[in-house]
Amino acid sequence: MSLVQPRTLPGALELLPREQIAFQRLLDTIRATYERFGFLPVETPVMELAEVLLTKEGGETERQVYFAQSTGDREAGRAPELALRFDLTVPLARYVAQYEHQLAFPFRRYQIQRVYRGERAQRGRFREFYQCDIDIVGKDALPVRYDAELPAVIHHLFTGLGFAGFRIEINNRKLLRGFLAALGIEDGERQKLVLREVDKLDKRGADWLRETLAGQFGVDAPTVDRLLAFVGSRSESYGHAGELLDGLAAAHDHPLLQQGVAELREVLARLADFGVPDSHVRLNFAIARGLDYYTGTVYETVLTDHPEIGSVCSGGRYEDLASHYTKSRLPGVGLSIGATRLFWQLRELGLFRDSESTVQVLIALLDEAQLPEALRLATALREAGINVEAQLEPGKLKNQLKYADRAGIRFVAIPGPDELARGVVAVKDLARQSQFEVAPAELARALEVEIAQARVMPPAGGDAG
RNA sequence: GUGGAUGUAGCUCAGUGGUAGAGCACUGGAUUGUGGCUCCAGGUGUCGCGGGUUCGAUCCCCGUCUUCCACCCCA
Repeated sequence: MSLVQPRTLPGALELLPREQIAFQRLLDTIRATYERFGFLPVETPVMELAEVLLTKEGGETERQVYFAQSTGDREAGRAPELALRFDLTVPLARYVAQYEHQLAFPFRRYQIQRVYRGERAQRGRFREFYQCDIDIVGKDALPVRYDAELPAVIHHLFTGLGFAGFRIEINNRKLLRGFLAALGIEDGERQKLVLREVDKLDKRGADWLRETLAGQFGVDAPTVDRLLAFVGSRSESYGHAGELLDGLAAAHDHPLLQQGVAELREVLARLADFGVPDSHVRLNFAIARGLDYYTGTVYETVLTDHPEIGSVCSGGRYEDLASHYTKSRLPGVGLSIGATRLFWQLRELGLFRDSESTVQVLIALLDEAQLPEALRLATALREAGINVEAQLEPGKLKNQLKYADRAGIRFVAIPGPDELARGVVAVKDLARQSQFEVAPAELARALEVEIAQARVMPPAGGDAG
């Protein structure tokens, strides 16, 4: 019989246990931070009815959607009526519209789940990946100040994760569109196309953008110059950002641009109030983001020590989230971390090492005779809230230590015959290469102290995240 | 979906028209109860798959699949 090669589909990320633990820690931190800021948990099904998921956002999105159907439907030749979600925002829209009368507004929800995209897998680009979304959805209206809260959450989160250098970049699509209109590029479709290219500025450079705008779009040279000067500017501080916005407002009397300027001023002011230092924030007028539903503020976050990673989380403001599902007006602002990509890329850069095991103590077993005592010890430790793995088969101590070392288990309790004869148990700390002995009755207490210390003072190196 | 590359041991890769090698990893031992270091020993391959040229192909040619990169789009 020929064997089937065991493999996953391209674009799926599977981890070994110690990597999985590290990833889980990342998700735990994200979840805890979201809850700290008052967001409520929501989960939605992986599959949605296709007609719900594919409202009519249309073309590009639909090409990336996986469809699903029952065997019966497939055999009957019917079109699939189910589809896998490709983000968490569309399901949120459906959710909010569906439960509108049972939810309190502004509705603050977080959602950490996997999404699916049928695109060609590439480095750091997955077909199945985690998104960690936070959104605030208002009823009828949602003041711009909320647009400042989401970056504040990210600032708090990334600081907590120990990412030293990161920067939240902010822009506003009203400002962008107003500016283009002021330059004479007034057609909405044309604006979209121009912004799509502008968005690539940081990746491909000013010369490339100049050529594209002049060549492909036939924009005249003076206009290209003004456009490049604008989208190329970056703020260096809150004060400098204010000056840039003042200059724009004074130079262009377009209403949409004025509105964009006003919104950005408000967002920056509130960010300062949230305690986000301006070393971690800047205006970047080249950020345009997703073409369709963003209408105002847009964000991206980059790790400044590793700009090559690109954006690790992004989002923005949408004026009418659920218009396909309800006549109610539900404006919102949201932001999403691509946790799978973030983890994968940090790991590639060596910034994430394998975590210690979730197993805190391994109880070694040298001879069959000590099995009952080993199991009694394990039970006592578990009752004290310690994660314990007991060796159920006797073996060489060397191999058991090697096993603990590889598995990332820091402490090994050794109730050997010599120790038990003297009324003690040996405890070895593999990280510190030290060893001590305690009475069996004191083992749990002693390990609690050791584990607490290990938590405060991890072995040299520690985790980046 | 479009275009360009790639494929040799578990991993990273050398190599040659006469059917293959290194490092790492792995296993055992040095050490009869103490991991990471060191030393010694050991095994591993349909050279991606199918066809063609050739006395002979892992090497040359064609096809195919895979993975990677770029585009598109995005976390």
